[in-house]
Amino acid sequence: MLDIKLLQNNFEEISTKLRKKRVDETLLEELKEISIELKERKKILEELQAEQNKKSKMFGVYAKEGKDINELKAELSKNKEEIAKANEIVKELEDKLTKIASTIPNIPDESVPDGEDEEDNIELEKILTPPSFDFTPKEHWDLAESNGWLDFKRGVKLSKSRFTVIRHDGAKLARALINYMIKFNEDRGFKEVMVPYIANRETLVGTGQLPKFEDDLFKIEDEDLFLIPTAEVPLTNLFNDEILSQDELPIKLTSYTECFRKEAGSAGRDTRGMIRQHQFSKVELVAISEPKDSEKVFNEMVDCASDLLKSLGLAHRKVLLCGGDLGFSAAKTIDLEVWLPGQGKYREISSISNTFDFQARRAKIRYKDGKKNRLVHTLNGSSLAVGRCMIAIMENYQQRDGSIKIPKVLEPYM
RNA sequence: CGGGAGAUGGCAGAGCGGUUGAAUGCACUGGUCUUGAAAACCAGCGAGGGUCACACCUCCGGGAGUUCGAAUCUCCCUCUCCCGGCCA
Repeated sequence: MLDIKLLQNNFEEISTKLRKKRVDETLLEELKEISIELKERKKILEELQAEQNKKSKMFGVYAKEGKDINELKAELSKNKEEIAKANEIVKELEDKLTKIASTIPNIPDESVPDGEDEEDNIELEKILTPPSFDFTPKEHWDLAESNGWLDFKRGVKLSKSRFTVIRHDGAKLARALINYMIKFNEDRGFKEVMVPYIANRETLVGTGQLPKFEDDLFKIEDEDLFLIPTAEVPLTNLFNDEILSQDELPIKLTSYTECFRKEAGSAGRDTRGMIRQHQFSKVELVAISEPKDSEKVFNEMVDCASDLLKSLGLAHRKVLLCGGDLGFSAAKTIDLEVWLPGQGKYREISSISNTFDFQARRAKIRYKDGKKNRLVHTLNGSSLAVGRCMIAIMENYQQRDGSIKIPKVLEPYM
């Protein structure tokens, strides 16, 4: 959630920054006006309430002294009606305010470059050189089928398109990757957690998926529950409405979950193979930190994911997302894109974001700073998406005969 | 899914419809005492909004209602616990 006070006081600055995210400026203008009116109306209401409270207390005194209370009663009846009226106005304004405010994305950090879409993202660094082949490398769907690792047809039969069955050594590799990643993350101070895959509305609002992006989520029929689109949702909301003590920060967590996304709006993209699925495995990193440390923790997370790829021998690059490509909750995001020889392209395999206090404000996650309660910063990032990592291994470790070598570090986990 | 009990501050646990945002205990923080610690004693100690700071407003699971006044009364919802059914 946007800091409304910040918007009131620094309107020009905030709206300029939000232009990077293509936020309708009239909406911001409206938000500001509502918030100012709300403040005034609230003051009126509170004054009426104060009077009501004060005079109501007199009843006890009057009763003791045996005084007549009828006049007082009539006065308060009237006041009560005014309170009801004032209250209605305030509630209406509050509703409007939260409705608008909850759909406004986070403000991009200063370091975020201007830009429309992924074309304008900035490559920060290349790690490892892509392997060369003395034959034409295949795409992962060919390799997966010839090795019997993936069964696309039967996945569709069981559910629908964008669902896949993973088999044999493919399934083993997936499990190995999960265990390897978690171990890797634990060695860097991230504690493992297992969480529910189904979350309620409040939880999804806390991290920003709701109310705006309900169409992207699988909803449980007749329940106000949703399948999680990422472990970020339950992990961050572990601390929903909590006040953490300073010395337990930063909290660093890692978790393997399945993720579920409707992929509404991506019709026709990556329909072949396993790049874009409705269900996929992912090992996630989440951190809760003091504001002053979040940049440092952010870099740790980027390094953690990048070093993990490096340890698997996978060439990749770090990309700083431009304003137009930033997600709703993110103030700053670095993507890791892995080299896929079959496609001859770098493709996203990890995305690490710092949301600053945006999610913390929504989810009411605070910490005690001396006597004051302050909002924490929340960060999240894929350790790696398991499916895409498998694709990368298939394509990068393919042999002339179509077989696939397993990276050395994974052998103990197979 | 059926039957019963309950939901109050970090925890435990009081609370007659009237100056109760809430007794008490524990925990915690500061102080006195002590060589130091413990004990004892004194003081402070929920959250959100508001204010330069006060004042003031809201919050006793959530929502609606009765009342001049609700933690206390009524209705609905949610959750928790116990018993039974089902089950990894």
